Amino acid sequence: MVSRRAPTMRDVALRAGVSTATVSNVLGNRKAVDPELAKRVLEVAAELDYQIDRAASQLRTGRAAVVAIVVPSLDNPFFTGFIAAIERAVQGEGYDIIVSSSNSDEVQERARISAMLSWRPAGLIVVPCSDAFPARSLTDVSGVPVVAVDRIAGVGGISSVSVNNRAAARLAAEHLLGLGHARILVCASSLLLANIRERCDGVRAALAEAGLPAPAIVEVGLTFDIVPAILSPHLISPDRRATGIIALTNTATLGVLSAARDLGLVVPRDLSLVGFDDYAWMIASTPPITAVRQPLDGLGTAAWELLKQRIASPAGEPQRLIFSCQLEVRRSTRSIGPSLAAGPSA
Amino acid sequence: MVSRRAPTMRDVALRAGVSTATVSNVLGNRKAVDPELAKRVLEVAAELDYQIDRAASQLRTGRAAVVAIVVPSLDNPFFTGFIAAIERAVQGEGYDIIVSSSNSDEVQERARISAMLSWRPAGLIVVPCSDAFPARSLTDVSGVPVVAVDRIAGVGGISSVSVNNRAAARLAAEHLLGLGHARILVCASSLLLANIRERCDGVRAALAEAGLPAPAIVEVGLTFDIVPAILSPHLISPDRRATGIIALTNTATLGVLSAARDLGLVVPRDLSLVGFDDYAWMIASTPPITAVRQPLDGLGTAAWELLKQRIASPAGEPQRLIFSCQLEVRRSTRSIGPSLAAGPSA
DNA sequence: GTGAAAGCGCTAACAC
DNA sequence: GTGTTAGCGCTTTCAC
Repeated sequence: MVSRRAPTMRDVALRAGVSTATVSNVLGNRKAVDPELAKRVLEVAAELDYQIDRAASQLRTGRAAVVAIVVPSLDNPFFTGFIAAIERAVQGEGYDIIVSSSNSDEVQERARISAMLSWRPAGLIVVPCSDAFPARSLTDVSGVPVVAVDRIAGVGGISSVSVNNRAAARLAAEHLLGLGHARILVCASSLLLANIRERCDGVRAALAEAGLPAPAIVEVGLTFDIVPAILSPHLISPDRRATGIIALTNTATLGVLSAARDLGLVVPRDLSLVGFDDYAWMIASTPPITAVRQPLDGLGTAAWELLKQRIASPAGEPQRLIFSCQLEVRRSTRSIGPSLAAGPSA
Repeated sequence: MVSRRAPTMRDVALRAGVSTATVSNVLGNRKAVDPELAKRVLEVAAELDYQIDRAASQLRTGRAAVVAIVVPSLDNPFFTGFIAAIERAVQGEGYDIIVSSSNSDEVQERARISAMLSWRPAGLIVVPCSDAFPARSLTDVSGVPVVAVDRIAGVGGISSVSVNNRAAARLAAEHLLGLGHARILVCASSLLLANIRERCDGVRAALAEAGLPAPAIVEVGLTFDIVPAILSPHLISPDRRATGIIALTNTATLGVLSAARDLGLVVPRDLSLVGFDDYAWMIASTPPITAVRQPLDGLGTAAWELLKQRIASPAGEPQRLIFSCQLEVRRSTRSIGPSLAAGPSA
């Protein structure tokens, strides 16, 4: 296969015996064109497998049919699920997505956003890797519409979509409380993240209302493999350890599961577990994991809708959309029995 | 925030008191420029947060610093892991990725590739959704370098990277055989996919060499939720059912796990399971799942290397790279005990 | 070593 | 309803 040049609009025009303007009008159905001519143009275009050159089109119009997405990681199903939802949403409206990972690093985040902006995208959807979102300034100068997602605490004045983290965590806590658990441990990824802090608050509030002391909160980091080492000390003492654990992210959930197993603790017999996020493996797991489900698809769709609003009227008021989460009760949580509540006395 | 125009090279040139040619030369460090001038240009560029307009740059040079990626699904961690690996590889070489999902549909695949091509990307990496890869013709006419990944059976004459599926499956089968299993069931996603058929062949070959009859092969589809219903009939009869199952994809692995649980079968006591692909949940699972690990990162890196070769010399010989997989022995497989081998007789 | 100017492929005025 | 033409922001000769 010889490397060849893609056909241009001029090629199509020549072959169809019309001007490039007419080709452009037909292909972009912009102005009325004689049906006969239009047909011929379309035929020739198909024949040549003509594809418009978006760089040229964009340069001329100033509009780009692409939305840039920046997330902290492409190895986390939460973020890729979110991207998948956006891709579904922008499909059919003729937009493509260009995606990039900040590797949970502010410096890289800034660099990636900067690179994305050089495409002059129609808009930018970003899951900031920190509350501060320092790269925000970049988007201000470029004038590209932005929607921030998920970690939006410190982010004022721009559209955002997120989840009611307090309520979500409260759901988990109240479920455990309702089952009779009083010693509850919270397994948090990083307390540097406002959404995680909000989830902690939600648990705290629920416990406080129930007249219980504040929960222990353990910070386990962003990757799953180190969790067991960090968590073990909190799980060894049979009479002091928590009976219920709330894991605040999918990674933390995985970590709790393997920590428990390493310690010979059986879920839910020895330990009730509520996870966060909702994936196939949680359902296939034995036992299936009770979890707080974030409406990934809704978040993606909403991010795109909000972005479209900003694109249509950049001067309009930024919107904040907050979704609720749902608790999926499965089998990793159980009502606390006498053996757990009061030791072997009963 | 008022919508504003991004600064152009002209803005930088004016402000720095030089020509746009000089700015271009400095920023692209293309030609030697007086250090004094260069410094000033850089300063002004930073001051204005100047970002080159890639559409304009690309239109002029004909080269685009973007690689297009098309995969069957963005909801499958195998594909997103692969994308993550590519993203890591192209980072730092100044390339961005634009990604798209074919939803495992040939028609959509063609449409998506066609759309990708209109960006005139430096190259295209595609995981075809079928062996035929009918959209290939598109890439031929556009002259965009292509690398096909994973499902490459019917794909001749282009560079490709894949895995030795026969050998991989053989690894799984021989492991089970070594543990004393003789009744082995293969849980395949779709036999329409050549890579899946190759994996079946691998299992078959291993069993044949061991003098055993061919394994039962059950086709369970591409999504996880329907697997239990399809699999159950094969797992009910205690004395006729397989003692070892090989699940040929991560989705199939999940399906087997939940089917077994629904039937009250305990892994590995009642059933040994070897999965495919290797994810965090397999390690966190109880028991941890023995699995054939595909070198995702290697596949991604290799795809990019091969693509770079094609970009550098489009007329060169296409390369085919084939990776081997590794068996991660964990605890979902066990040596077959008397109770399983011969019923309760021992 | 620097600048002037042409032109990449397209679209939007504008003329006809 | 169609064609001519200017020009989007950049890179790349080509003069100087």
